Amino acid sequence: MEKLTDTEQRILQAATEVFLEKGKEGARMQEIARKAGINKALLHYYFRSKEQLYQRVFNYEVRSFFAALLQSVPQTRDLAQFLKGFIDGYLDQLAARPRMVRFISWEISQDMTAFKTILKEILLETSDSPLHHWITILEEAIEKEIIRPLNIHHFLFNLLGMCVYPFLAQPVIETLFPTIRVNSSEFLQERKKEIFELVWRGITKT
Amino acid sequence: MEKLTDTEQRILQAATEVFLEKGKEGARMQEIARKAGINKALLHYYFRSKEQLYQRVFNYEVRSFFAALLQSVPQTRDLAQFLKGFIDGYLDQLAARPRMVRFISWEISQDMTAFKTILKEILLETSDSPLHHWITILEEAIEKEIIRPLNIHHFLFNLLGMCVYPFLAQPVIETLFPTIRVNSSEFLQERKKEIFELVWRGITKT
DNA sequence: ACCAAATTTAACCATATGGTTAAAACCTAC
DNA sequence: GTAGGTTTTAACCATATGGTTAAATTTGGT
Repeated sequence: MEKLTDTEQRILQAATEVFLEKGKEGARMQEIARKAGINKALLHYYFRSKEQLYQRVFNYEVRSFFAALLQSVPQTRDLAQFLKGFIDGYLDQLAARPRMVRFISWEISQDMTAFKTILKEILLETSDSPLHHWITILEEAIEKEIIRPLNIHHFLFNLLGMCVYPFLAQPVIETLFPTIRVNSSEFLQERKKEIFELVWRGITKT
Repeated sequence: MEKLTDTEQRILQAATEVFLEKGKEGARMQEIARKAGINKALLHYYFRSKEQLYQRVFNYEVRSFFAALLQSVPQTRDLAQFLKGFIDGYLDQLAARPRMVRFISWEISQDMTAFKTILKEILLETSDSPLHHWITILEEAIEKEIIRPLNIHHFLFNLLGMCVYPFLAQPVIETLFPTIRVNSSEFLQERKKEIFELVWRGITKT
């Protein structure tokens, strides 16, 4: 872990904000400089080019996004606790970075190469225990007939979709239902409860 | 409905492809011209500026996206048929335009003004019967104790999230699970089945 | 065949933006 | 305080891109 000067940190902070908001193409070096309280040339002094600065930010953000996902997988062997813990944890992680889903979903589709490299690294670095735990705990629950048989992949996509949706559709939701504030803690609490209830009743044997 | 010349149609077709793929900022007039088989100046002859061309495309795409959503709401009063019909219909609509969710989710967050105007128009034009039907059919089912009490908004977000997710996370999914092809018809079929099962068991009274 | 209108093109322009450079300001150790 | 390195800045450059223009070509009616 290299140590960063104060200026470098301010630049990275500003760059992250701008890139997450506007994307790679939409971001302006000028704006990043302004936000960091320095001028444009200094940006190139520290980070040679927009490309390099972007890669740095992208790399870091993608890593922490997937780290957050993996960290949200609890250790419990109790399925109800496991699911509740995952939903709570992942939603909290998403709420802490409301723009991240949208950014990653858009930017990855623009250039898959960088993303693929990073993902491979992550899978090598991280012990795959969280993902493995996810699969085993569900397979086990099916075998023990605690839950009905289901496609584990699709179940994962279902869960992730429900968690992620409000952050992607925020403008639509808040325009259509003006009383809803997607980033409010009430909404987050409701969400946790409603997702868990649907999922739990949806998979347990009757 | 104004009639469009062949060239105008080719331009709009090309512009749609490029804008959906690259976004407003990332799109290049040059590329649109090339795809349409004409040169750059002709673009400006027909559609004064990039902004105007973009607005035209954005307007049309947003409208058809929400039209697709509303069209997917079936008329049935039978709840199971209603939900099954909606899931099937909406997933088919999404599969027909796999890039659209991502485009709209990204571009709307870039500039809400255009979107808000369009949405107001849509809500005025369209009889709100589909949305109204959605609410009444669910309230009725709760009242008749066919399903458990639930928050209708969150239930909608849950359903939409599950439908939409694969199209947003496509690169991630296909990298993580190389056997899955998000756009394949098998995957689509599985998806329809798994979403409905989860939802149906998740809301019906035991 | 011919004219006028519509269509198409190549060449050019203005501006925005990423990037460079050389000099000024600013530390810090002696 | 001053020499030497580091940090910061203003001014400038090159290129990409949106946009314009005037001329050429095609089209369609008579």
